[in-house]
Amino acid sequence: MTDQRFDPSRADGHWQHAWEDRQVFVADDASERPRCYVLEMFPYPSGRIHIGHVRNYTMGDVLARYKRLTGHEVLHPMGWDAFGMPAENAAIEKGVHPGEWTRSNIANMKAQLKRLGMAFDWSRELATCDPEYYGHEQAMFIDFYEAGLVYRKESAVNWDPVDQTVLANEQVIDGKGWRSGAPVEKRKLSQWFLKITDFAQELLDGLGTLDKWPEKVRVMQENWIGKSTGLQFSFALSNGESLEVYTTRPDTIFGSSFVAVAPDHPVAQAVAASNCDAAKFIEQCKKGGTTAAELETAEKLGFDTGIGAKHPFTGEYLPVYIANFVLMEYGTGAIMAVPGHDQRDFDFATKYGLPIVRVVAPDAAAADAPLSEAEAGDGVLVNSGFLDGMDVASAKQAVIDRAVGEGWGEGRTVWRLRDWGVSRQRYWGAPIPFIHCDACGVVPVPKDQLPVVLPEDVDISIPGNPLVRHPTWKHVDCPKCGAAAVRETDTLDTFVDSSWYFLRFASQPTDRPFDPEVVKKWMPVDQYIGGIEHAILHLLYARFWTRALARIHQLDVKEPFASLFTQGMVTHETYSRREGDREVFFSPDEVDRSGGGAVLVADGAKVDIGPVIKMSKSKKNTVDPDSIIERYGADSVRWFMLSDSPPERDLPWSAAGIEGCWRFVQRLWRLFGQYDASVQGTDQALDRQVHKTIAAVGEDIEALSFNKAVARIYGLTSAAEKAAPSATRSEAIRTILLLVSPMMPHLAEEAWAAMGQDGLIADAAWPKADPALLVDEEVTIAVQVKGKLRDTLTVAKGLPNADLEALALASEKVQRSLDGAEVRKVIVVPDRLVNIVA
RNA sequence: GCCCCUGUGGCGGAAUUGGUAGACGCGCUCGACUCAAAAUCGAGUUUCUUUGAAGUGCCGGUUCGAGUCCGGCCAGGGGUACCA
Repeated sequence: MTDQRFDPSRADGHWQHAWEDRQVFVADDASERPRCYVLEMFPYPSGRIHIGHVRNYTMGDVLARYKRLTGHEVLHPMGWDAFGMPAENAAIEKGVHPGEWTRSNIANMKAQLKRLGMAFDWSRELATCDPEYYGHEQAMFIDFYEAGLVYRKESAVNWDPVDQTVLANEQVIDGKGWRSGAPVEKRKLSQWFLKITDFAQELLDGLGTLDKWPEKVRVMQENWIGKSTGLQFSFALSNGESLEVYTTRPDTIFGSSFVAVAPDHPVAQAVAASNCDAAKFIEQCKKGGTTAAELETAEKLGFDTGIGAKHPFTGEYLPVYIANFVLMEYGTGAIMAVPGHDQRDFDFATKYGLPIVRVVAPDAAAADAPLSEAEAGDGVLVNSGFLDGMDVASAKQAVIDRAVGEGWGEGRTVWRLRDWGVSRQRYWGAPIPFIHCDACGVVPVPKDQLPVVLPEDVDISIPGNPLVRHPTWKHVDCPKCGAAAVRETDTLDTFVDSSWYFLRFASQPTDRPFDPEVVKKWMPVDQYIGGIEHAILHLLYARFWTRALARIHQLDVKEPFASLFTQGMVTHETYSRREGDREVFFSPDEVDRSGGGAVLVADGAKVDIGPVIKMSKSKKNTVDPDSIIERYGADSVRWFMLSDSPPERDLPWSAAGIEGCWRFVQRLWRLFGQYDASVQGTDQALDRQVHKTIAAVGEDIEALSFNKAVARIYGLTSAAEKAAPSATRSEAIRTILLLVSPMMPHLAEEAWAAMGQDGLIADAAWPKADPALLVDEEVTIAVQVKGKLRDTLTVAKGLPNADLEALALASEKVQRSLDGAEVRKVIVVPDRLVNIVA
């Protein structure tokens, strides 16, 4: 075998072609081997893959290759989440058609992924912008409509009054439109919704079955679904009407000092009809965007309607306000406000001089302790009539019981989860397959006319949805009555596209979205890997879509992802500066960071260094891996992605370190060159380490703890390098090759061939650890005095406690440290430590 | 604002899940080889007032023993329903 350097520029391409020619990674639906579906979240084709993608796909690739070696039939597909806003932005900025831009990005990124040696089954590649794909999606949407899971209602959007267009939340910066700079307003539009709330209980219960999901993701989803039980009751109003409110804290009812309704609540609307000031106030509430963060942090504003609401216990009349912080979408759109025990109510009461009453206190003696902020914690009820002395839970129940008994209210379950609004007033998405007819109303497009194809001849340069102003596309005849009608011009949220792609990967018939029989063979996904930023929305929507299909009997799977791994994000500093009203971002390769500060290479002017945050296209803080692959080869890059950082943790990008990986690749190459199957002799210590490493690396890969596997491989490599030639050493070298093969597949194939082994290493078998060699005969015992380490002892494994104690007390260092003090207690942990308490 | 997470040497991190803190790697320093460089190999590398002591963001608690458990803070990040 050669002792020259490993040359990735030659080897990488050679083996990539070998895998492709032999169709090594094409999954066989009919295979009898145990199946394994490994899936990484498919990328948005932004143009170039970035380091975050490389990290994500390397992890999945190592697992997929490992599973093949352990005898599984592996499905490891890749495709493109190809609809979305950046394509429209590129069209505006560069004058390229979104479709053209997207398709050329896909071609680039596919080539980049191939250069990394990813073991994808490219025969199943799909792009969500293909009419073939979104046509099936439109069919499912119509099925959901017919099953009563789709409806239309009014809902608020961010409206840019200058550009006369709907803005995404990301396009609203400091309350202003990103292009026009005009203050954004809320505007109501009639939009399409999916009834995800029908599945709230199911989605919540399902979390209990997902024991291979990270706890934190389940907690986040549980909080997002937000099941609460409380009291819904009605206030009698001074104008003779009544007002339904919902509260999760009925126990604090005696602390209620005002009532508040949402600006779009019927009571508010009624007041505004006869009161200009109220109408003006409601108008004012329309200022600003629609995000929860914006609504929650906005200054609390209210308008006193002059109406009174009669307190059900005290009979007192509480003032009814219209308040900007009350949401029409949650509960009844009206609240009983308790300033003492809800911070929002506290802020509001402080501003408008309303009473702040304590009704929960740490103990009865603190009943009149002043409140400097709302106290939401547990305690005992005070200043609350018949509730005094009760704890919070009993008081809640007592109030609900009274309300039910007296007939003015009842216990109710309320969910924070809202129905999924899927309408987007945008071009680059799947058209919603419906037709508006004056006579027949909303009519689904007949299935034999699907897909409703997006027209290519559109003008993107003007703000707004080009489908609306397209001269011909939207004009059709009503499928029901034949009269002139118009197509729906809203397109589907791109989260719809990503809610079922994993089913299409498993099965791709032409006449329907998937074949449920084939899907059943592969699903659920055995290991799903993606960014933690998708913990709630994407994962919840995909769970919903799967369950919705199951409910209409099109699928026999409820939870799509059996095991989830959320990798940390690859992060990087941002570079920006203000140009006029706008903040302009620059990419790391446009910036010179060498002088301590940051300077733009193009004009030598300073730019601001922003926080270290997730890499994103909009902040331009991405790093292109291509130059690194070119210089060091795919294996060094892959190894680097797996080393050091635990995969669930964020990885702050730095270029330092890749050199070390390159050196290790060469070090392995030299070691593999020393393989000699003819040498005789055994090396017991090395044999033990070989088998321990086999066991540990297998466990580490299964747990996706690649950084630990890497550290163990370093350890075995060092040991093998130092060992004298023996049959054991040759076996160790061959084992190391197999262990690194999922991580460095090109080097592995090259060395495998050079060693004269049969076939591809991609088709080889993972080594088996001998359990007898995994246990040590000697252990090192820590000897502590009063919890401080004083000595260590090397003893036979399994030595009785009394012997350990005697040995520890005999230690000279222990005696010196005890200094004649009386031994009061000795704690012995077998095979681990002795702690002497004096 | 709210929900979730993270915090350990110069850097990425490890720590058998309550039992020897700093494995392994990067970087750096010194040495070997070389006319020289690259590559490679060897040694060292938490801090300090170094026979010892301190030390895992900060303050406190539980324990024979805390990076790990509990309470309270601080800082950074993710999500917050139209970025994907």
